[in-house]
Amino acid sequence: MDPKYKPQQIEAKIYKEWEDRNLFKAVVDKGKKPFSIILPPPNANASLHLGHAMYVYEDVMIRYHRLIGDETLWLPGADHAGIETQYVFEKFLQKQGKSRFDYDRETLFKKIWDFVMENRGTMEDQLRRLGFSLDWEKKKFTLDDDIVKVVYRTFKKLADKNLLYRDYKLVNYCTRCGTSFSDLEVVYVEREDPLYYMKYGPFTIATVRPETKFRDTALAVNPKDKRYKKYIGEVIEVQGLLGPIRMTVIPDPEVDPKFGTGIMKVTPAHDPHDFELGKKFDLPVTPIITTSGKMDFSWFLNRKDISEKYRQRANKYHNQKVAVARSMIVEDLKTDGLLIKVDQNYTHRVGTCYRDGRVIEPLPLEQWFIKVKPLVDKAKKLVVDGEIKIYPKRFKKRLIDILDNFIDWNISRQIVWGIRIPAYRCRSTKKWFIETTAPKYCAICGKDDFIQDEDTFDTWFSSAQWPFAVLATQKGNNIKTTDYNNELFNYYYPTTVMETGYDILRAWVSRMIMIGYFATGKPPFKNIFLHGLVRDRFGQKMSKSKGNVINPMAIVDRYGADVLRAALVFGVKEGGDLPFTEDKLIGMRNFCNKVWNIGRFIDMNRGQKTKAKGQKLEILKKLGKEFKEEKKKYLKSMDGYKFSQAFGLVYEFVWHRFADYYLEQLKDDVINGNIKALETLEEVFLENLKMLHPFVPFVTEAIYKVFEKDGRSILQDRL
RNA sequence: GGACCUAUAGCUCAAUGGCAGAGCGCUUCAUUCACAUUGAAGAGGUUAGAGGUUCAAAUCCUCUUAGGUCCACCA
Repeated sequence: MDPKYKPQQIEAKIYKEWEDRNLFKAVVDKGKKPFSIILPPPNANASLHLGHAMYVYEDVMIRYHRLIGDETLWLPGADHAGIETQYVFEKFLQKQGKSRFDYDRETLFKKIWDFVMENRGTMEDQLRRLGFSLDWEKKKFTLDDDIVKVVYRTFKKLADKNLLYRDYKLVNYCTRCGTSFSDLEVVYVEREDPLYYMKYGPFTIATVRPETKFRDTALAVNPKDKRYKKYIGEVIEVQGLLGPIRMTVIPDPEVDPKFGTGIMKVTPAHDPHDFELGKKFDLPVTPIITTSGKMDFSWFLNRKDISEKYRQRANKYHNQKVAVARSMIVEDLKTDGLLIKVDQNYTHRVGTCYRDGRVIEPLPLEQWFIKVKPLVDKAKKLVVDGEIKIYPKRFKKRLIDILDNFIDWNISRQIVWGIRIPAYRCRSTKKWFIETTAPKYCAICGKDDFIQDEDTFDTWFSSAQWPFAVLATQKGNNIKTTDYNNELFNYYYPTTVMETGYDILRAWVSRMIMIGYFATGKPPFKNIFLHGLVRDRFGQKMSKSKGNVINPMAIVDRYGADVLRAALVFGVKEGGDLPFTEDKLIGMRNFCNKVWNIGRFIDMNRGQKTKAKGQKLEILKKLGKEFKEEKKKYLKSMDGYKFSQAFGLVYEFVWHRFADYYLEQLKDDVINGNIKALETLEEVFLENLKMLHPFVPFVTEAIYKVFEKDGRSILQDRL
């Protein structure tokens, strides 16, 4: 053995051996307890970031359960990551001077598919380099045909159970991305915008969006506001830039009398609150902004009774981008004497696209929505009753809170890269029908005159089905059955643990519970284990814009996977964020080297067969006793999901008790050929190697190989 | 506005009612012995502050201060 542990020379080789010998392969063994984890599928198209290395906690669990004799399954996969990937691809197109509009739907999809397939291997190789004991034979992709079938079935089932509806509602629309988003994907940012006070008939109103005023359909006041009470129910005529408009004054307790002038203009087509108000008072929804983010005055220009002045104005605004039109309109308001004052320092929060930071435009669109109430109720019951347990416990409250506040889920996305929604519209009746396989005839009228919805599913809609979908679609499984009844599925589902970052509790975990239970009648997992976020050494979140991102592969190159893994576990509180420092890496490197050298010392002295002298039986007994206690504590910590504690325990024992004390005490004896002492040390050491194995698999396997002459892997041994 | 988290050694963090600890850094010493990516010894703490419960509190409760996160949402 080398005096130094050199991970670069052995890691790849060891991983290949594990794979070649099928040591990660999961089977159905009724004599054993199943233990299963589905890997949260990384984006197929992107490299891993440091956060992905946190999946080490899953590997720790899987390897530990294998060591204590369970039958384990860790199933890998890849996510098509809808808008994320399409966005990256569009940037790639941009570099070639092209855009998504240069291709038809099929070509664009095919191009993104090829792009993704080219990059997909990178992510998978990186998972291997981290030493993850994934069952690669079973890997799945969210766009695999059979996964798509499962997703279609769930969609149909939602429709059959009346949990799906199509509605004309305000959605969060990004005019650059060209798609709507669910409300979870809107990022609110604080901004300073001018607040315009404009004359509105007998009133003055304050607004940041003067450009939508043309399609206001009412004015709202607080019913308790004495100033305006008398106007409620009256129809007011307002002189606008395009002539007079008539609108009713309606009561709305949400209006803050202290804001602006206490009067709010109501634009149902472009404001979520106004939209709801509009519903209540039966106001028309009259859009003036298109999905490409431009003003649309065609409703006005089509009129015949308008004066030339107004026509010119409308023509000027028509087809302009919102921001451009706004300044034109403000100018014209000044000209007409309708602008009273401007508050330049008004701060408010604006919804932006989480993807590219553009302002989200609330637009009325027809979309598919899931009625979440019944799903949420079931999910909540599973969590409250403890059928699904959460570690750390404090997230239970958070999850229940999330479930309590879910609103109906918009699952339609107007992008190409995704699973196309299997909904079809009859051309003659305009009615919709849903089929899980491409229909030949219209389910409404029986003719073949129908068209498929152009939209694709929200990525999270397919991700929400991941745990049962990947098990239902394994080779040899018949997914046509309606109850997902097959051997592998029955054995491993519900999966044992869902391990992921707490930051996607809402977007993913809660939805998996809702949809998983709905589709299978069982929770998708029995336990949730949440890890924290990796931060930089100043405690800052890592992000590309801050330039503080760390490439996990660079760490693996320099220190080896074990060191990276250990650094992400050692001294970390469960579910807590952790700063990532070079010091920690050095400490873990030193530890790996220490373990290596303990092995080296024992190995060097194994050949000696001289007879025992100077036996220190009491010390050996003490060592045995201390080890027994250590192991007991270790097992307890591991079973209680206290992985960091367990690792720390072994770290302390191996280095500061075993090496610093026992080995030092027995060193002379061992060198002089005390076989009994050597044997005891070897025995305790090998047990500790196994206990360390889940955390630092490579170095422990490398040492184990030196001692296991028949070529068994440490993975084949039991704790 | 609602909820949650954090505050412990110089720095980064553990410690789940029972002797306040680790890593890195610092001081002194030892040794080239499996490991200098080493070993031994040591300095460094009123556990943010105040009050309470308890035989016993970093830990449980209340309040205060400071920092952070998530959600709701501002026409």
